[in-house]
Amino acid sequence: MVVNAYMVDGVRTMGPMRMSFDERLGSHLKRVEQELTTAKTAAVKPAGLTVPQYAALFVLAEQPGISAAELARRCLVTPQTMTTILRNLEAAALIERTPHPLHRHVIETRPTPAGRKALDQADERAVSVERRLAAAFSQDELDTLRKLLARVSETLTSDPVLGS
Amino acid sequence: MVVNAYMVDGVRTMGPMRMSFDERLGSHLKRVEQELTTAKTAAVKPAGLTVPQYAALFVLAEQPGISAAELARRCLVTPQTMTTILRNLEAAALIERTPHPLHRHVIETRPTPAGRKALDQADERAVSVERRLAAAFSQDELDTLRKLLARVSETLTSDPVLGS
DNA sequence: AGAGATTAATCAGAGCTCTGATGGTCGTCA
DNA sequence: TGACGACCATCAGAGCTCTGATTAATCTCT
Repeated sequence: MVVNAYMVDGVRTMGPMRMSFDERLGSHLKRVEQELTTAKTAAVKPAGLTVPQYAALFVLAEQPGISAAELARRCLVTPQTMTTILRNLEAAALIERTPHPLHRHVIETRPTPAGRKALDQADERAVSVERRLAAAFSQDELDTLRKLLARVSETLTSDPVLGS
Repeated sequence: MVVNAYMVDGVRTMGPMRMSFDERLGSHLKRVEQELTTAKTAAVKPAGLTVPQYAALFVLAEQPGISAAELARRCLVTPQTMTTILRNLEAAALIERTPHPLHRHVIETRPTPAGRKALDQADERAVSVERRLAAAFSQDELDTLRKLLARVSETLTSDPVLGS
């Protein structure tokens, strides 16, 4: 237990009784996602990549020449965000961008050899994080967790009041 | 199924067989967390708040006078990030910051009446998101989900290779 | 062929988030 | 008392993320 020498105020004021953070599914999801991001960030960092850059390279390695818009959809980010990510990848010479031979307004993006190398390096460590994580659960538990998460997703995206 | 009129390249190149995104727990967690963030962002927006601002105000309402450092810990962000959030809240006159009477290097932060009002407004809608979400599950399922998420968290933070 | 819808790319701007670095304040202990 | 360590606050810089808006190319349908 940390005793904070500068603790300044423990007084509670009367007010509306709110739902505590701990009751909220969102808190737990946020914490877990953040911890996972931290672990993955550390995993891909030796390869000189960020997590979003790793995700983009991953998709690019399987589908070289894909458009930035399509890449954004696969990586679950907006096209504007993908533009930012690609700008940094291109500056690091990990991808190449060339106009599409037929559709002039489409730009094809491909990983460079250096990009593939960085991806391989990052992927090995990222997968090891996933494997260690999965090893903490039985197959049944993993299935259950996936199903429950899928239900959360459905609830959020189908409810007209909540999601899209 | 969306047919992309601009689909540019479906050719797959041979390469290392990687773990697919769908197999990765991280993908599911990321997607769900992102959807939840989207829903919460929409929920607190009418109150003129962002999700991090809402979280900060929430803690501040329960513990007015808390230091920025302590606030950062409760909100699971770094002190630097909290500085950014507080700067925006102060600019919007939703919080007040005054030097601590005893410890000159500590600054006490408190919500203004406008801040409390915005919080109340945001909280109502944020809680409704949580309630609708929870309503999609039985009590048993919620417990299971929480336990599984807790195990993910433990695995990530206790494993010396992964977390801290 | 032309109008309108759709898609791609990207700029602008705001906000959150991190790491790294700095300077100041306070408590502890030799 | 003075050195040291812990902690607070915050600047600097990089990167990701979103919404909103613009420009251009392509497709579809009349």
